[in-house]
Amino acid sequence: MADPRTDAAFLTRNAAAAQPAGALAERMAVAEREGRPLRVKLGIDPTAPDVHLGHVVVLQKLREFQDLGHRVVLIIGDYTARVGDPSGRSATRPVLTTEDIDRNARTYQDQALRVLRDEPELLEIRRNGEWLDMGMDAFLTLARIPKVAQLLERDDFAKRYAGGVTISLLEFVYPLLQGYDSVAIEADVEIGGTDQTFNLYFGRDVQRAEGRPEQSVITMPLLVGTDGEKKMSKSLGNHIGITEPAEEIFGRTMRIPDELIASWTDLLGVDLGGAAADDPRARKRALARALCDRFAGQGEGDRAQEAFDRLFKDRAIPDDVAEHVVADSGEVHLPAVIASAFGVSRSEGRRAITQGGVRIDGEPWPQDVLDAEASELHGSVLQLGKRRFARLVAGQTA
RNA sequence: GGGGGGAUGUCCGAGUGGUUAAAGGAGACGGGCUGUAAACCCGUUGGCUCUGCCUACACAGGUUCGAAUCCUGUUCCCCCCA
Repeated sequence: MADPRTDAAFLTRNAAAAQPAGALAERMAVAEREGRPLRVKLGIDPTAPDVHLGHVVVLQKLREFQDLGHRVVLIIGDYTARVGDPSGRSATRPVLTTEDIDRNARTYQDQALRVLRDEPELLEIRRNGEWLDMGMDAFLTLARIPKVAQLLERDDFAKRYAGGVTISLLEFVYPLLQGYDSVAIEADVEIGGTDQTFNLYFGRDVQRAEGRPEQSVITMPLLVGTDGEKKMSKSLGNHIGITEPAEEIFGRTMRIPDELIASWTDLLGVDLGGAAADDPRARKRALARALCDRFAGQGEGDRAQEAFDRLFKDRAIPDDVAEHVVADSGEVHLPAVIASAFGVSRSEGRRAITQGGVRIDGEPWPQDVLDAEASELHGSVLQLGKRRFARLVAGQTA
């Protein structure tokens, strides 16, 4: 094994923070002395099963640890999910059933394994219900550890408290439970996004209180989403899922602001080298190709790029358009067709027509015509805006 | 336990009896320009069988010719005191 300091420097090169200073190299040295790999922890929430590029940042970091022979311990927060997190103003999150959790956990594992290596000595998957399903005595002992003042200093709590936004006691308990996970699995290192900073450090407090060695904490910058502003998250709709089709990954990547290219390549572990350093468009295309190859399959990048160019350079209609059934005869109401084909309201469809945003076979549809003869539409491609297409076929509509 | 304040469209946020589907902003969407980038310009943004109709300002009921606006009850949230 290489010099711990060299490895540590490599692993923390693109991290937001790796603290305390020298802790990672120290944990590595200890592990090596004990003749074992590092135990690198990542806790995941089994509420949102689909993995997107934002998750990949952290998974990629774990993968780098695996590549150096270390062991990743993935903790599925089945217990905490069952409790139900009431954070935020919206109604209490529905409590997940065991079946939901199992299904989500399985989906997550399947997807995470597109980044992680699935080898028994490099990957261990645990559920925190194994140890969190404890007695009241044990819990109360744990509950001595966090101090209210300390919790309130935490940035998001402080802001919410000052802003008059509810904080439930359960949210205060969360860091404690997460910290106890570190004790239970004997974590040497814990990885998370910068939004997890407090919880990760708090894990050290719990470990110390339990008389265990304290973990090294590595926080990764949050990947900015396709909107170019906020962190990537499914609820903000600015995410790219790693199971999406290549066309989608390519297209959505092309929509990111140029300023994001550097951080995306850095955090997602995409090596573009110095190619076209001064041509943002070419670099973005290279990034998009790389992401397609990686998540949709080797060769998908080139294929998606060709499809993309046909669509936007040549303004051609894509060749793999989904079919949509319309009545086989009589008059059809176009807004209704648009609504059912693209999942928008009829009013939206009507507005799109009025504004000249609807095309049939590439030809603009007249803005003042709302109905059409069904037979004239059969076999045609209906287009809404620039990038939504449906091939209309005759058939029985429900 | 007591007192006070609040709940408006996707979000923020005006509006305290009548031209209010509800100002303004953000976001989103459509069009133009373009590199499905940025910037900029124009338009739209509850639903529908659309010169009109229906549903909407936490929930339920009431007052009134007429309510998001007034009254009563309920739920949830915030603040202060204990």
